[in-house]
Amino acid sequence: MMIGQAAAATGVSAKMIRYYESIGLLPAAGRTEAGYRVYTPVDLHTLRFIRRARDLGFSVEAITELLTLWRDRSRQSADVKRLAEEQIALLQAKIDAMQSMVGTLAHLAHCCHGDGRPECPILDDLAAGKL
Amino acid sequence: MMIGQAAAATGVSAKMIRYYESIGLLPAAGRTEAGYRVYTPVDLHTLRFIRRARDLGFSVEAITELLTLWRDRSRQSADVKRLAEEQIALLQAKIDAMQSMVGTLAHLAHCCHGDGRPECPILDDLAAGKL
DNA sequence: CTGCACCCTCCCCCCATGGGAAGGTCAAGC
DNA sequence: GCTTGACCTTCCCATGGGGGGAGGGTGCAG
Repeated sequence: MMIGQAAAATGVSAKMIRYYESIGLLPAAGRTEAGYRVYTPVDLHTLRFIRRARDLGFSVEAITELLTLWRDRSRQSADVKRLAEEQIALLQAKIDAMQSMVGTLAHLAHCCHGDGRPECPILDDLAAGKL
Repeated sequence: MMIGQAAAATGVSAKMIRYYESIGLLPAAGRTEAGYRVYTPVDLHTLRFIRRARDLGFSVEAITELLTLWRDRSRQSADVKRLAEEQIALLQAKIDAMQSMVGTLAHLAHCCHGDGRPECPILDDLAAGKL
């Protein structure tokens, strides 16, 4: 299976497949005599694993650890759970920060008439230079 | 006022002040004979405006528009409000996506024993290759 | 044998930011 | 007057997780 089919079958673009290989996330794929990358069903399984982990927001670094654990039959599920909980904490921190921005913006937008006049509490807030 | 004092006074790093100038977000600062950038109180006010807008997650592109409106005394507050609401929508979309990830991860982590055994529903889910 | 679809590598772009090298400038202290 | 150290300058490189495209090779169908 060539890289194009592998990409279509896993939802990971050919560009990203090559990138993941270049950074060592994926083992180097086999090659035809002409130098084309060839993918086995095992490779596709790994790609789908990566794709799913990316969809859950895991960084490439975290996925490296997840893959290692996945391949390690004597792994401890506590290690996997720890990674998942770290990821939850990471996401939650970003969510909280953004939620706080949304709260401020919603308040300011609520206070703004939003008509043809130039007076605008949103700009007033930005110009207030709060730190 | 030199760039270092301007940075300390506004919370925008000297690096970023130069960057904002290079991309046209800030008008080019005055220079001493030796080529050092010099900042006026008006420049500091603009920098604090940018800083506050960045803290609310606005992109540099959006800040360019906000600055233009700020300087335009005949602006319509509706334009500012629209920018704020677009920013809210942008943030909310990201929050929703991450909240969905957190939900999935929390469920998986809840199902995982997190002990010394290798069985792990988190890895099982990742390996399932759902699209 | 020609055309087309695919593959290869290599380089540049995004965004907003930090790090650091190599060199110029200025004021204080001796 | 000379050194020291803190500042400033420009320039290049790195991040993460990709996308776009150039220039060239490969393989198959008509």
